[in-house]
Amino acid sequence: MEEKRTRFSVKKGEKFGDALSGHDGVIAAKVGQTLHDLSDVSAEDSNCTPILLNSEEGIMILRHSGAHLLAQSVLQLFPKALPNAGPPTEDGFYYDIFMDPVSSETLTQIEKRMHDIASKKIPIVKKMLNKEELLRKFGGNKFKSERIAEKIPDGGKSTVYEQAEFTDFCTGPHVPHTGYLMASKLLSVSSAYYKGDENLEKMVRIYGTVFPTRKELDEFLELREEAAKRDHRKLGQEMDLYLFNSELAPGFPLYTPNGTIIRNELMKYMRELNSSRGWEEVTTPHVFKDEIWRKSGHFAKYKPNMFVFDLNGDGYGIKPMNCPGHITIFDRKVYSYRDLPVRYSEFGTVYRYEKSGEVGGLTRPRMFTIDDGHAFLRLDQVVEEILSILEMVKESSSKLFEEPELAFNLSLIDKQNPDNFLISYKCANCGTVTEMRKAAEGEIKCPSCSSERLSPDFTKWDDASNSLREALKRAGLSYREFPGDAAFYGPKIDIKARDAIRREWQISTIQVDFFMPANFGLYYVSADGKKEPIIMLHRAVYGSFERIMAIMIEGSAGKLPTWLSPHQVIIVPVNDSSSGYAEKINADLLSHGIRSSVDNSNDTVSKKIRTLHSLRPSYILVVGQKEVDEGSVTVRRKDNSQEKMPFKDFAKMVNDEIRERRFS
RNA sequence: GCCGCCGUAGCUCAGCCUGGUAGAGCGCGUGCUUGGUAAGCACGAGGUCGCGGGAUCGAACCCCGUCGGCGGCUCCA
Repeated sequence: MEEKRTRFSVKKGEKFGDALSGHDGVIAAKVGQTLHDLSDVSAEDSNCTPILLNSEEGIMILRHSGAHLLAQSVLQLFPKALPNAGPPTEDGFYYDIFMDPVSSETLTQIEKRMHDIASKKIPIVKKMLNKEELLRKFGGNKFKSERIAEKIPDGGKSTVYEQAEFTDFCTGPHVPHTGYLMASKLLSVSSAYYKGDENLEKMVRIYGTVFPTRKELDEFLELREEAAKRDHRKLGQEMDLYLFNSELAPGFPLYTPNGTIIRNELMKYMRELNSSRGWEEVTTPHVFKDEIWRKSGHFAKYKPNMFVFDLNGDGYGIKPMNCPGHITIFDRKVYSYRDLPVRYSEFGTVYRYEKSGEVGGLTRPRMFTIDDGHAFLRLDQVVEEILSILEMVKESSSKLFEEPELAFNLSLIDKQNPDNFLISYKCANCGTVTEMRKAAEGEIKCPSCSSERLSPDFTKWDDASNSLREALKRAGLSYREFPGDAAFYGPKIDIKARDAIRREWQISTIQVDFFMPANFGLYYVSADGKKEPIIMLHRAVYGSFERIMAIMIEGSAGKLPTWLSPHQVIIVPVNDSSSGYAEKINADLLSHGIRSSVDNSNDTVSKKIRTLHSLRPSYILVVGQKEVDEGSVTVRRKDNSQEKMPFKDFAKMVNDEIRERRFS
């Protein structure tokens, strides 16, 4: 996928395709940052870069054309269908179409039609239409019409792309003809909401992909199958780590002894990290009375996701978050500015009633344990604390992931659409400052004079966002900003990791919160004896034990670092005459705290190795007469490489590896 | 909650279209085998086919409902 660096000159009035003729695999041209179809005529003399079919941008163009091909095929088979939009994605494309539900048989039919159209090598032609023409052309399709009305200014114009009878409103570019789309495949069908709004129309979303060649498509499909084998649900069963009982506890994981070993090792490590950075451990109840959830704002926003119950006339809620508990502990006494920061951590198990279609495996269970923490701070301590937490994230991920692939996102308020966020408003009439969330309040008025002349004050949001931004920069991390993704009470840093099939999951999070401390009236006493507001930081380093385990298991294909492995050593005696020696070295390893066992089953050596493989032990030691005589062991590693060494060397090696939490 | 696919032994799956009351491999048990690096041999046990209802002489199979799982959408740590 190497981009051709060479640039070519193109004359005014010349087609890019002509300027680049004779170069294989070119499907578009780029001038500056603008992509052009090969059929485009250059507006001036300039230099252009060829976009190769095999480049990242080339593939996106190919896939965008694939989406058009899909829509064309659907329309040929279902003339009443109304296509909405069909973008390329990371590994394919989809198209949202308003139509009757599509079965898997129909999907095959559509795919066949796509191949038919592709094999006809129909030219894809670009045309320029003004807004009136566009609206006339797509008048029968309310979704397209709405898009045109929104995107094109009055008197403006835009391009459409035609392939035979099919036309789509699109800025392109596209491949020159449908023959480029032979290696296409439809992958799945689902429903999606128009504009992502569950109150609007349901669209049929068809997913597919297309590659430059059949070979690449086959490789992609094979890779997907390989990834499915790394699914943590499958590996969790093979390795006997956890289970789900869908009848008795849907969405609730149950951990076996092996799975519990991993959790406990993760906890042990996090306790070390926590205490080295001043986090004290606390323990809070799983159940609180309704009053705390009203005060914290959870009932207002979160009640449908909570397990609640009544007992003897009192209402209770099982905790979906740990913050109210930590606040209750913090609030037990009065703090001087000298006492801060106060940092409370807890492996807090929370319960959230997720909707049926959202639950899945360890990545989205209804019960999970957060390595939670809440820091209670002065304003001037915020940046340092965020930095300290970012360092914890970096340190822990270096121990958990051999090749960390983490994305740091700065989730901010969207000042254009601030209704969903809690913000300060100042009354232009009487000067009162109040905090409100427009989406929850409806009409907003000044609480003291009822004036509607309220102007938003983003100072707190800006300060908090700048603190996060500064900490990210000082930590030397590259990150992306996402306006509108903030929590309703404040901006946050979200750290994401990918699972086996490259879905992103949020793991760590650092959130600045100035509203919840205010709800609970938290304050400290400053040097001049005044009450000052507490700033709170919510943080999770692993995120949840469930998700981090799923990500680690999928990322390593079950080959966990030795310190986390439930089976650090399994000893395989070749026959009964070496089993005494096997027991002896086993006892030695156990006495050093190494998780070791002897496979005494009545099987051949090769059978044992095959069977043990599914448990993903860190080391298998084969011992027979030779090893007994020498006091050695034959070490078989996770990568199946083998080496014979003196037992005491092996014991030291494993011991060091575990103690230093190394990968090998 | 919405759309598609799926639910048969501890696990992986066949049987369902074309109804006649269950089958394989692994695993498990017993015995033989003492085996040197990804399946040694034999025998055996194990299933109210997710659950409820309907049509049928008869349902794992057809129809309806329901619960659950998977992939997406929405939501979300």
